Amino acid sequence: MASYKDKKVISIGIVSELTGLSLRKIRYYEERGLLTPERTGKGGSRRYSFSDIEILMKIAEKREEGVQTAEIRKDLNEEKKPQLARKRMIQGQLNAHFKNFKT
Amino acid sequence: MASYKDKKVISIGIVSELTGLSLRKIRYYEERGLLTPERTGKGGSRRYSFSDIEILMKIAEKREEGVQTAEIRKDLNEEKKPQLARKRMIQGQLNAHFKNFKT
DNA sequence: CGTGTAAGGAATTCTGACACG
DNA sequence: CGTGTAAGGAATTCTGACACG
Repeated sequence: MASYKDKKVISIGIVSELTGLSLRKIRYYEERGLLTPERTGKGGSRRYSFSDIEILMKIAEKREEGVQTAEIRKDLNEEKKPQLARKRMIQGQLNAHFKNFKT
Repeated sequence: MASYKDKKVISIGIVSELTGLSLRKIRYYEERGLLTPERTGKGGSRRYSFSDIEILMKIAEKREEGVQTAEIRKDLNEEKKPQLARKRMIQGQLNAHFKNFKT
């Protein structure tokens, strides 16, 4: 787990391009606790993962519907649990089927 | 195909941290045609993918063995064909097993 | 509450070149 | 051939604040 999708390596400018959100919005959603990018050593600039980008796109949808950030934060947290359970199940099936399968 | 692994979104500074290679080396290997990052609109700064990072790590190994860049370029090209064939095979098997499997 | 913007500073990246070898 | 470095400039990102609402 924690493969490319979760590596924090993307700068805020690229995230803005990919999501269509302004820098201001992206930083604000972080301030409200909806996502947690990492920071680089020197300049302390933010680094995001592809997962963060997916989260931002969900946030954008919700915001368009008028949902407030506090509400969105709750939704986001509730999504985590079932997702984890499902992932474990799928991984189990894959392991069973491909026990000796090397790439 | 062309998922997160191949998206060109990582700046050269991060690539340097991840691979341990100097900026100079990373740019030089590009100049020699070993990899092809994309460029951003305004500043024209380089953007790399995780695949590019893997390529750079292979290059680093080869260079330590004293292999020249021209030689490495050839090796890299020969790797592409069998890789593609193998990927298609694996994908075929997965499709057969998980035909109706939705996540 | 959510978002825009101007402000000043710091860190990043770019290119072409000179150096050594 | 492969890599380091100093040089000057351009683009990026950061924070705190004021604005509107």
